[in-house]
Amino acid sequence: MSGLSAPIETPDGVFLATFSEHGLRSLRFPDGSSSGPTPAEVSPWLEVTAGAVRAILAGKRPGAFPPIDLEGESEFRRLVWAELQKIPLGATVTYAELAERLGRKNGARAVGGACGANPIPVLIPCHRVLAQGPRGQRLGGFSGGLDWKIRLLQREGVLL
DNA sequence: CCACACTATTTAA
DNA sequence: TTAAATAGTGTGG
Repeated sequence: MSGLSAPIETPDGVFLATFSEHGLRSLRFPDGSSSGPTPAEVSPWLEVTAGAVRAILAGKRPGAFPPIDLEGESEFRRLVWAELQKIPLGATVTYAELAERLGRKNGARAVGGACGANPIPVLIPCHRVLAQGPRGQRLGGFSGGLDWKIRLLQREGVLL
């Protein structure tokens, strides 16, 4: 399997998307490098993916999503990510809430692990998951850097 | 076996 | 009252 990679240019930098023949496999935050060489072969889902990414970055609801390829991932993680995609724009949940929805009442930590392993940030909105503090919610962590988590939440109109 | 993007609970100060 | 230890969870190193 070769896997097609392609840059996605946005006002926030150049994201890098990787596709398999089944769908979007991964999405990486801008690493500072420029847009790079245009691949000879382009995935048919590139435009849809780019559109969705730009929409979310702008705090708008994406019109359409590309198919997503989660092959090779554990059951639990797929459940978590599926649940994440149900969270509407601008809404947030806590790790504990998510765990409970999956029937893992005490699995908040495991949920955190799944979020950290999320190969497709932004589209699978791991940034909308916050930690439960003694009083209200805390930010928690983010694999792409907390800056991104904050920026994404602010674009969606979420206050802390 | 240990370490985590967690948290409710318990035990000490 | 507030702070620190602990237990419970799924995965990966």
